[in-house]
Formats: sequence, C-alpha cells, structure tokens
Amino acid sequence: MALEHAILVSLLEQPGSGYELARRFDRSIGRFWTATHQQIYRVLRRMEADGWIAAEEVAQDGRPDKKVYSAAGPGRAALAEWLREPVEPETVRHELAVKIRAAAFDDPSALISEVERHRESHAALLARYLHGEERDFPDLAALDARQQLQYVVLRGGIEYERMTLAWLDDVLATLRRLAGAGDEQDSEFR
Amino acid sequence: MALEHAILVSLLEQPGSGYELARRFDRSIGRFWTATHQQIYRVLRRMEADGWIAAEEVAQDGRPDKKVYSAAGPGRAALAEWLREPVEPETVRHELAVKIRAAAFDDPSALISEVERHRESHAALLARYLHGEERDFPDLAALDARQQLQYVVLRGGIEYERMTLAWLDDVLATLRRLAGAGDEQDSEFR
DNA sequence: TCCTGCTATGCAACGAGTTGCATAGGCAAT
DNA sequence: ATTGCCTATGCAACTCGTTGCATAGCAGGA
Repeated sequence: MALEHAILVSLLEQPGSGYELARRFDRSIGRFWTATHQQIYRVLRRMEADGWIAAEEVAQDGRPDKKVYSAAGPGRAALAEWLREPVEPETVRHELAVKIRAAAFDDPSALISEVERHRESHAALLARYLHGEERDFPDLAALDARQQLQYVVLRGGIEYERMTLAWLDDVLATLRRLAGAGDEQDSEFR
Repeated sequence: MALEHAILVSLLEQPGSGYELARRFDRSIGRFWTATHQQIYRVLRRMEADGWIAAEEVAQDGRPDKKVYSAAGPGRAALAEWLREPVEPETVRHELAVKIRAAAFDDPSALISEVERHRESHAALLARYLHGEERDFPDLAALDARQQLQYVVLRGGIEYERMTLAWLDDVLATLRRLAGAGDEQDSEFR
C-alpha cells in the first residue's frame, strides 16, 4: 500500500488537515493517486498512532476545529525506506479499453458519444495542466530540486493527456468507420 | 465493477476455463485489466449462478478436468447494457509518480536504478506489443470489425508505452542532473 | 528418487477501498 | 423560513482484491 506514502509526501510538501488532504487528492495529487476522505481519515489515525505524523488541534472561528497533521521523523524514515524498495508493477484498469473490445459484440456506434465525452474531459485536464505549468513553473532556470521533480511529474501528466487525446481520436475514427460500414450493410438489405 | 464485463468479453472472443482466463489476464487482457485467479474463479461462480455464462465439464487425460465457460444470452444482454452506461472516471495509481515527488525529501539518486528498471520493463512490453502487431494484424485491409477494435486498443498500448519510455528518459535526466548538482555541492564543503 | 514446476480448482482470512449515513455550525440564496 | 451547500470528522457495513495455503496427478530434470 502506498496511500500512506502519498499522504506523507503531501504533508511534507505542505502540512494540512484530513479535509484539506482529501481536497488535494481530488486535485493535483489525485491525478496520480486517488483516495476518498474515509480512507484518508483512517490512514491518518493509524499513521498518528505509529508516530509517523504529528497532529495539532487548530480552533477556527465560524468553522469546526481541525486537526493539522505534519510529517514527523519516523514518517520521513519510513518514506526513505519505501523509496529504496522496488515498486510493484502498476495495476492498470482501463475500463474504456474493455468497452472498446466489447463493442465488437454489440453496436460500435453506441460507444461514440461515450468516447467523445472522454475526449472532452481529457482535453479539459490537459488545459488545466498547461495552465498549471505556466503558473507554477514560469522561470525554468530558477527551480529548486523539489520543483524540478514536481515539474517532471507534471510533464508526464501533460504527455499522457496529449497521447490519450490522439488515441481517442484514433478510436473515434475507427468507431465511425465501423458505424458507417454497418449502415451500408443494412442498406443492402433494402 | 467491470471484472465481470472483462471476463464476458474474453469469453465472447474465446470460451475457456477459469485457469485459461487467469492466463489471458496475465497476458493480453491483463495489460488493460488485471485480475488474480482467485478473483476470476469467484466471479465465474457468481456469473454462472446468475445465468450470464454457461459451464461445460471437460475431461482431459493427463490433466485435471476443467470447466469451460462460454457467454450466455443474459450475459450478452448485461454487456450491452453496461456498454450504454457511462464509465466512471478511471482510478489512477501511479506509484512511481508519488516516489518521484517523494525523492525531493530524500536522495534523488536513490531512485535512478528503480526508474531504469521500469524503463527496461516498458521497453520489453513495447517490443512484445510491436511483435503482436506484426503477428496478428499483418494485412490491414482484411480486418473485420472485431479485429479492428482489438487493433485500436493495441495501438493505444503501443502509444502509451512509447510515451512512457520518453517520459522515463526525461525523469532519468532530471534525477541525474539533481544527483550531479548534489555531488558538486558536497564537494564544495571539502 | 526427490524436487521442482505445470495444470486446475478452491477455502479462509485479511486488508484495501467504497457507500451510505450522521453530526454540527455557518453561509448564501430563494 | 427553508433549502441547499461548504467545512470538518467520523461510524458501520459492505464489496473488492490479495495472500497463503491445500489438493492432486503428471512431466521433467538433478
């Protein structure tokens, strides 16, 4: 499990409460590691019990109190140890790929609007990444080590989205070709 | 959950036993949807109970009997229904991306050999994809609908691996630059 | 001969992840 | 006034996924 490590990294970059972490996982980090607030709260409690992180109660006005966590020494040590362990091969779950192969046994044209929706959401994400690139990394010469590593991960996201967009266009062309051919075949029976 | 649907697609493409399915998930399908034999057996039993698939006991000599499953009518109907439902946004788990950001709080050079190993395994996978492309899709003009859809998924895999290789080179260059800078800084203290 | 490995299926236990719901105050709009 | 949304945390129940182990016959090599 690496959720604990993803949380540690996030807390090292910036301390925060469970709620704040959940929102970070919905945004930036969440593009590389997803988690719900339930998971995060549970893991935070375990990590605090293990001494990986330290909590501080913070009173707020007009809002519920929050517990702000930050990474502690044992947490940093655990992270360093994890870094030296080999990663297990990524488990991939490409639902759309399964659907595309499934379309062979049904009507391929039924998938077109679905793929178009995917295309749009990937295009929107790419735009957000590019915006973040301009905003967070304007001066390439002035980046410290942490920023350089954040930036190379962002570049990976950008390239992934570009590649995915091109592939989805390829998929759409294929589906439309098959839908067209299917129509022609139907018309032969008239 | 889409494991059931991935299994249905696989059985529609070619009937098989639980064991055979598990091996397919280790190979071709497994690049887009992973599953262990335990999961597969459990889901197969449920699907058979629901009438989605039909089983036939097959005696073999020199080997244990096997149960060969094939997709039944209700299974096809369930698949068609699923095709019309929108997919939930893919849950991504990019452990390496987390590690790269974590490296900012430890020694970046400790990650280099890890990334190199990843690079090699992606290069090997790309080679296998390209080999499969030559073997399974030599005559592009003669592909039926099913093959065209399989091929467009394979093209996605190929482009993904190419993109990943390029990104890992980018990551390696960044890590080496940081490792070099770290060494130089150390040497200033001598 | 023994050990390893392959085919083929399965149980039991655990850990990870999801979903629904609850609390509780504040804010803004209808 | 009521409705709905936001911050902030949490319980309980469930499903999904993983790991370890078991059986059982056959094949091949040390």
